[in-house]
Amino acid sequence: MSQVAYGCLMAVDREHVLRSAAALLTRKSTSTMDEVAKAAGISRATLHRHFAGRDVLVRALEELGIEECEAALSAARLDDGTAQDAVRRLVRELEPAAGLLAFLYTENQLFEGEEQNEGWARIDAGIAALFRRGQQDGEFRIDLTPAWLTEALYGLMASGAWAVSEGRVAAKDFNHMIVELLLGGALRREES
Amino acid sequence: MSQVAYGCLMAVDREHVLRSAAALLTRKSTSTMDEVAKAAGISRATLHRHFAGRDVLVRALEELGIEECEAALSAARLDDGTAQDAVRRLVRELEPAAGLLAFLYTENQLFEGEEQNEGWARIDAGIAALFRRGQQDGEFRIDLTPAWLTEALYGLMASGAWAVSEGRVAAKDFNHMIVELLLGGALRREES
DNA sequence: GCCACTTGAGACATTCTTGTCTCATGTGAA
DNA sequence: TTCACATGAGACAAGAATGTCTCAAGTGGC
Repeated sequence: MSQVAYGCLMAVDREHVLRSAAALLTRKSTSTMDEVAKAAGISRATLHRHFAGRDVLVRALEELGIEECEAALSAARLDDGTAQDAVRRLVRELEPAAGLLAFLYTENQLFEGEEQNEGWARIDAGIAALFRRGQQDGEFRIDLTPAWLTEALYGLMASGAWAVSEGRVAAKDFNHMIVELLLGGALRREES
Repeated sequence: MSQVAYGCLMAVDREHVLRSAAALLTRKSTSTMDEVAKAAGISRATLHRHFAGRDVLVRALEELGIEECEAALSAARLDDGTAQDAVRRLVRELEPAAGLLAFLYTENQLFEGEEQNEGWARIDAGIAALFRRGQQDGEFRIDLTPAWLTEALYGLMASGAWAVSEGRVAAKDFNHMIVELLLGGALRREES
């Protein structure tokens, strides 16, 4: 019908399916496999052939999120220049993955019993290390712990993604809103 | 068995049930009615007698959240003193409801099709008005929109609630972490 | 003690989602 | 053309959660 030719044999584009799933689940985290399939433009049977079950799909999304985060961390070169500039680069690199991150951030609550993917631990550590470096260099205040700043970064990215998807914030302001709030806060800099 | 006498006829304490449900659903938003009932120490049948269905329960939690938010807004006297101090009072008053807010904040994604409760619109407007006042008084920077600051406040409260519940942040630091990040950001004030 | 009322426990049908399967269709390569 | 392969559509059973019901038990007011 409205199929698009991908490669040979018209094989399903795994990347495309994951993107669609991420976009849908970000909006409605309880979407069924059928809804996910429709969103990707494939049948439920085919979706099942590529992702044996809902948990497999979510795990795949988690892997994708981890990959994108690690790629963003690398691209942002967190060890270079001032910590402030590194944070700005990090948010910019992380923006394309914001929707996926928002989904995974809340979904992680469900993995309570099980051990969480070690990838997150590495990413958390990398970001926290950046904030710690900023504190040691005297750039960042020391009364906000690196762990909290890391958590806040996730939370603000999720809030930003939702706010954009619901039209409360313009997509082009995403970066500025998050970075400026995270770094500078709401108060005017000129204040004593 | 381990029942506690409340009023006459040992009627179920609606408030207690809602509190338990909020606490459980904050941790695991997909908990079943059976789990909610067990968490409240009552049977599924009794839970059903008081809340006809899962949606009714969620709506009741939403009402509770709205009530607590409106009470917090009143208690914080958002029109008094500096906007900065008002924000501090607001977060302090909002803290007890943080867990419930975190749950509703993500759950609201599910109400996509339906119209959202007008209570939230009033609360959003009240908080946004506070940020707007702060901007007009020259306290707050004007490049961060009131709508975004409101959204960020919700997001940080949710992140804070989760971080505390998972032990990444000490409960006693909840207020400080949120208020200081929201108002002052991560950068040291002494920066140019 | 008696009665009205509420609860807990369990049975039950219903609905929704999932996971599996089969079969017809259509594509691209040989 | 012919073959191998992937897809779409649909049927099907299994499981989970829900909503409803009945019945026995316990409490408090009378």
